[in-house]
Amino acid sequence: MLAGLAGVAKTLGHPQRLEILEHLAQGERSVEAVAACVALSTANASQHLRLMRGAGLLTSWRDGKHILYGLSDPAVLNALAALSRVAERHSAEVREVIGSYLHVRDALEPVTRKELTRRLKGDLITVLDVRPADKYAAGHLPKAVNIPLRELARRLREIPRGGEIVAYCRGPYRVLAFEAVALLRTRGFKARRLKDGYPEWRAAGLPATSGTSPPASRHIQRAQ
Amino acid sequence: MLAGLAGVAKTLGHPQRLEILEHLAQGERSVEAVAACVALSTANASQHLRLMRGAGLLTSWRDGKHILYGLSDPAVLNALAALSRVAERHSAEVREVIGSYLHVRDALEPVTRKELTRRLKGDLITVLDVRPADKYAAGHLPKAVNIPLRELARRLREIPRGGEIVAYCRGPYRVLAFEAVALLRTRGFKARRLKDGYPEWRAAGLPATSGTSPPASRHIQRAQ
DNA sequence: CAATGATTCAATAGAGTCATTGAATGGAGA
DNA sequence: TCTCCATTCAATGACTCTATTGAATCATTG
Repeated sequence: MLAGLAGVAKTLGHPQRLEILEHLAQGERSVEAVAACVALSTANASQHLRLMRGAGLLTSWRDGKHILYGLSDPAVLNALAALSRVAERHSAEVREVIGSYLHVRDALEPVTRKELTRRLKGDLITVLDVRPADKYAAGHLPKAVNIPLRELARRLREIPRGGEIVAYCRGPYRVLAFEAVALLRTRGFKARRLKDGYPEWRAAGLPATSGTSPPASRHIQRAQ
Repeated sequence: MLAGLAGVAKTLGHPQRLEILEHLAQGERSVEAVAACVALSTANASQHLRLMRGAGLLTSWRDGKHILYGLSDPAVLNALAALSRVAERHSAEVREVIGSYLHVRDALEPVTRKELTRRLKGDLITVLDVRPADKYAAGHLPKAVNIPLRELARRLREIPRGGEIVAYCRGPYRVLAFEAVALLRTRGFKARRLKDGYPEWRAAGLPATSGTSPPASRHIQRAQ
């Protein structure tokens, strides 16, 4: 039952076979032609082709002194498309995570001070301070909860799902908030970072609070 | 590029991983729960789960002291469905071919002695004796050509295309003639089997010949 | 802060897969 | 009927994947 399905999948699990399939999707080819297309030895191409024929992906027939292979069914292309959609989305996530660490960090659309101020009044939003506890105690955004970045992974349950999270750290080009957002997103949270850090917030004359974070805080501070 | 796609496919190429996916499609589970569902050791289940998470099929998060795994994306189910459609259609074909070998053999419409006698007088027909050469020498149907089953595949060229072929062997429920007919049909011949075997033919008092087969016979004996 | 226990890591043996080589097959064309 | 050659087969070594074991990790829980 599942073995047959796994067999088909396993047959697709080889880059060169996929390449062959792409070529055959454009029309039937002889073994030799396929081998030339994908730069394989004839014997090797023959083996791949026969394997795929055995899995029901291809059919073959003779034409003169050549044996032509072709897709056995349009459903094969559907399966390929479905797989590539999964792979694509996954690799997009990978790119996003990797990128958020290295390259495209600003593509994560930071939240501006102004926007945060506005949303703090109405929306369901969690403000996350990822600085060390002492910095937090010295002063932080109103209603912010403090979870230093190093502890974030193990304290995710303290963060409410469903709402959006805005993370901030020391300044506009610091990495802590980036890392936090990347981590939270991989865990399924809706997270963004504050465009600037705490110093900028203070410099803008916006309200701030001081004091320690609620101990072993299971009580999330949440706007509204 | 294709490597990522192949990676996803390869990850799906294991029956137990597919089984795990089916379970997770019904809801998130902890590693232990998955292991119990599919009868695996915890460590082994953990490895499979992590592999699939790495391929982008699953996501995981902590809940209390358990780590829950779940499908990362509905597209995963689409891909599974597409694959199973391919596998299903293929297995249907396989069933049909296998069936002609094993189950539905009598659907191959055997030729009766009477019918063969009649057609030997007029039709373009080839009588094929697939018994070993010594049996053939001891006595065979008139105008029959002897090609033992084991040699049939490599001696197909000796059989004329265009006409119908009637194969027989030792008795009504012997497999040699079945196999011969199945083989000939896959190669594009019109082939049927004699309902009974040679003994029954003799017992019915019908004509028979004896002597060895024409050596390296390229001369096909053919009625009419 | 220590104990607990779920999960993961590490290492291993065994099985399976891949690509290459050289030889065999068997159908087509003359 | 004979020859040619596209394709397949067979066998090998390198490599990867799988399952098992036991130990390590790490977050929760009290």
